[in-house]
Amino acid sequence: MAQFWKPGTEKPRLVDDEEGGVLFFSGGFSSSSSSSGYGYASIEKQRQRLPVYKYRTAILYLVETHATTIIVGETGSGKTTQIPQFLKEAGWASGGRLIACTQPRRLAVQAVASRVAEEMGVKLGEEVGYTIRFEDVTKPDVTVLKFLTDGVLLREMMDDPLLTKYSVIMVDEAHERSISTDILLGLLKKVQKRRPELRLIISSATIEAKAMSDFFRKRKKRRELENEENGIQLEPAILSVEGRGFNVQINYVEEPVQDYVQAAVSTVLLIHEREPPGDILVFLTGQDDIDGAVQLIADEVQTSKKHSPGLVVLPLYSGLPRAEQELVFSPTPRGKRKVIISTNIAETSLTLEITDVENLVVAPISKASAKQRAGRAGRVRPGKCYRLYAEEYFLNHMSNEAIPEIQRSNLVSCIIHLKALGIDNILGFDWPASPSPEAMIRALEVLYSLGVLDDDAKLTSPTGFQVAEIPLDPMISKMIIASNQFGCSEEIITVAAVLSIQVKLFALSIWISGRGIQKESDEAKLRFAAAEGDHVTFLNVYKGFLQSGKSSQWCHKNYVNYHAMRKVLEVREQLRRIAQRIGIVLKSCESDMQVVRKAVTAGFFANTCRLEEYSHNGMYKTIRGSQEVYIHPSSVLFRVNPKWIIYSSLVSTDRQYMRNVISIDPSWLLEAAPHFYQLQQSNPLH
DNA sequence: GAGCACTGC
Repeated sequence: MAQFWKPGTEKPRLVDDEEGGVLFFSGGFSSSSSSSGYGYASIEKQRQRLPVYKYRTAILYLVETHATTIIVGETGSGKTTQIPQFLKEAGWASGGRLIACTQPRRLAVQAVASRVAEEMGVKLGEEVGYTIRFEDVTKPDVTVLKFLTDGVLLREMMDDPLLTKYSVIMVDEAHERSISTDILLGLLKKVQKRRPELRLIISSATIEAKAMSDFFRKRKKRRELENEENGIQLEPAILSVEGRGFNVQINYVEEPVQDYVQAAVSTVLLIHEREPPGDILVFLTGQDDIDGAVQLIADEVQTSKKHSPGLVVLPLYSGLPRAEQELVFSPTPRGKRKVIISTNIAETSLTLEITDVENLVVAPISKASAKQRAGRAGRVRPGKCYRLYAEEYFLNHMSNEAIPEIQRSNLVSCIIHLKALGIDNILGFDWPASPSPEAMIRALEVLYSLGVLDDDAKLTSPTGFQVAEIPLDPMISKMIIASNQFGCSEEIITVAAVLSIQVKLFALSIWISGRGIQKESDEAKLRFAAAEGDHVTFLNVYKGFLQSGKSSQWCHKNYVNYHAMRKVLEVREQLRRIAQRIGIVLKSCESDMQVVRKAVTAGFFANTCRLEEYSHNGMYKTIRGSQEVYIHPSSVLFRVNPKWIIYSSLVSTDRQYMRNVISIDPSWLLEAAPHFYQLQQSNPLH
């Protein structure tokens, strides 16, 4: 067996940080190599080669002696797969306790869990398991290492607010600052006060470590001081673990560039001319610029002989058909140089298996993001990065990190979540990054108008508790609950599933779109278009999909996104189960679309708009706030312009566009939300 | 007549 630090033995060598109290590990802590069992020798060898391995003793020491340990590590250090195993080996999973490791993404949860199961030589779902939405691969009383999304852990807190079965919770990728990670961190800090024996490990990129440490550093109250005497430090420890990335040489332009597309193209050609073989990855802002740059390079290659025939230029953005996206993964032909011109889809989502990527960055992103992009060039060997802005700009004008999601999003879902967990004082909640009080008050108002919160800002019964049970935007949840009284729950659950998969912009639209197939896809859409609006159109598509036997050919023929429809089926199935659990009777209204529209109104009444009289360009005004809005051209009601409509989301580009629009009768509003519309006397509902 | 990215419950 390998040797671990154990309480009571001599403590590892650690150095105090000059900033006071924060511990930094000094490095060089190679644990005395010891023989492991022959059976797992090769896996054990692989594990020992990971950079994190030599910090094993230090990590276990810090976790033993500190309530919170912050691990700073680059990708490739092995922290995600190894630390949970170290903890288990050191006994943190004994006596029926569990070790949890959270990830922001489902895919990562599955990948890490199966890797760890493999390393430990156990079957996935036994000792090592994972839980993500729709999938629980754990076994009670057997699973001791549990990987899960942070969203799932938040849901678990609704049943067990103190997370009593866990001895250690590792929050991985905390620097990504997703909403659920931020809520989780805020709640875990609270849990720690009630459960001093609980240990937290926060894994974060360098740039965020100090902020995390400040967040978890807390005032020492009397009871906490007693714990300190018991040997648990409340001051968070910080440990840096090096990664395995390669060096990336950074170049800046000397003067700001005028036309960055042109500058990117020139840089590509210059690299091609002067640099040794190696592929190039270019980041531009959007589809138009990318298509433009691809064209410019093609033109240049045609007119100037010196660049041909060496360049293979490939665009990459989400709107591109899947087959064309996949071209970027194909190996570069011998003697050629691949140039991928991409949106920031290539920043994190994809791992490009290409050799020696050169990389250029444009647009005012954060320093953290610039670093991430540069890192793409150093995955397999040293690389170079050309930034099309001056170093002075990088140093003095770019923000350190992107604004945390929680400070730029709608807080409605998040507040209801906290309410359901019994956090009454929302305004006083201790966030790693506080949203503005205005945003929180706005969200509280929406929840009040939905009848989810009462006059004392407490969850109403049953509506408030029912809405909290449904893992969707509260407006959608309210619509589902209302469908019960209208006898159209089957239809509304379908609508809810469609709305919830196409969160923002075009990501997972049920329609296939893109260049070149515009006309065909528009015509296909007309076959399903309903005069009532997009929601009813969705029902027509869903019906057709079911009648085809859920066929992918049918989807292909009708320009419907098969992948999105599978997702709709999955979400729909979960929603049906939840609906039944909270007492909603599953019932179809057959062809009565008026009740469907009434149910939509019950959830989305706050998004009502009226067509401006004498408007020639389809201008609407919102009833709440008189904001100028237009129907999005992707809607079936575009240019139809009914007088009264409700939208389910707003996209702002050059104008405010309403996506997913349905026509309504204004008299339904008083029925759906009398308290809301009684106050709107300046907007007569006729 | 419009689309930078898309996670999670």
